[in-house]
Amino acid sequence: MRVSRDVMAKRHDQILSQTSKMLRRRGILGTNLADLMSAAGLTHGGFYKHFDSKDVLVAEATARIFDEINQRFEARIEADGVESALRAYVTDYLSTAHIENPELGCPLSSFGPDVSRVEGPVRSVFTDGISRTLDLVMLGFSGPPALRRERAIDLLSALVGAVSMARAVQDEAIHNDILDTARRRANRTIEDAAIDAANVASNHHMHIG
Amino acid sequence: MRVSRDVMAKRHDQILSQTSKMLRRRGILGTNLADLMSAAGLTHGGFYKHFDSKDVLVAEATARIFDEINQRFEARIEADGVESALRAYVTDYLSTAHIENPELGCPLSSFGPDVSRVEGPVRSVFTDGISRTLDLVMLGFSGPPALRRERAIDLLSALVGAVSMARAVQDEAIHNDILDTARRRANRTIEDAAIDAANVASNHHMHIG
DNA sequence: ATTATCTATAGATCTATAGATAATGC
DNA sequence: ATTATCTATAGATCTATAGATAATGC
Repeated sequence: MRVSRDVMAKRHDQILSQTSKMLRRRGILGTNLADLMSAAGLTHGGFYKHFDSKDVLVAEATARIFDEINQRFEARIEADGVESALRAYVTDYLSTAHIENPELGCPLSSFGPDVSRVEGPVRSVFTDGISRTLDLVMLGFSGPPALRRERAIDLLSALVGAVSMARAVQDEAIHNDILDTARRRANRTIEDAAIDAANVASNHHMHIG
Repeated sequence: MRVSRDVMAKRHDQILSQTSKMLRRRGILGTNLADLMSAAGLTHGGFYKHFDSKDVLVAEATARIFDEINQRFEARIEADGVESALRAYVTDYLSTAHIENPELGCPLSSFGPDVSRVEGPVRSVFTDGISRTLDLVMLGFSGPPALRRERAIDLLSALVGAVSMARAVQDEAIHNDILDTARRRANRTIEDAAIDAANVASNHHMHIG
């Protein structure tokens, strides 16, 4: 029942893809190899020809999650510019679709606490992913790097916290309250930063002129 | 080997206490009955004389966690007033002690995502706990209720997100960057709200006088 | 007589491995 | 000849239960 290298590569990819979804839907401990291989259309016995252990799989899948999210961000920057990309990132982050489909969303709000309980490759891959996401969010702001970084951390913290809370609460009124408030806050943060940038530019122009 | 009702009540309490810590340290799936009963100084066989199931235990322990946190907040309000209590809450939340000892801290940042994956009593108890925490944080702000609620949600989201991220990252520089930024932001939020309140009070006074 | 705890274990589930099978790739 | 997958299973672990034991409480 051996398959060609091509088919095997596709299956390897499929296992990683299913893992990247299951991790965000069920968490690290809730992700089990039997369900995973079944979702990939295989039996669990074949797993170890693809990965050395569950831990290695989780680390690789986590790297893929951050790669995909960051690449999506970069593509939007290319297409519409940094400000527009940041707005789209925030709108998507606080959307109902993101709340209801964690398997396609940000790993910070879906299994960040799981990662804080492990050591090794998973943890360092996650650290690197957060670092690169912060670098991208920074690009959406203008001004000196320290200020841009501060704004990026504040914005991302607010997004992660709001989605974590909104997903945990059952009460629809509180749920909507959290998301609506987070949307207003995020928009205000972005608008204020844009106004600051415009004022700095205009003052700078006066000094020159 | 039967024990007195008094001793049994103390052991029941001890099981709940250990669970409240283990939930925050290891998450729901990471909390197992054998380790739990062992931590409570008992063998695992006796568990079901105390609780009907793991699920019931988790729900009761979660209720206890929120009760303790909210009672601590209320006690500080009694002792030092609402503004001071809110400042202390924020300082504690973003402290190194809280980052390193999740088992004594806020359940939102330690196992909020775990809760979003379950239904039933655990979820509703968690929802109620968040609701009551928001009510307490609101007290720390002045102004119309809608504004106070908005500020409470914004502040709590920022705290939850910052601690989730800080715990997940391994890199010390990023870790400190996140916490320092969150501390500045939280203090600014509280200061700005206080200034707003003072201005409103002073304007109000002028109109009267 | 009742019952809280203990030891032991059932039954399910999880990661990982062993051996057979059949297709690939040299 | 090599090897990716399959079936089967080892060994560990988890929730939950059964039966024995000994102390409580009526």
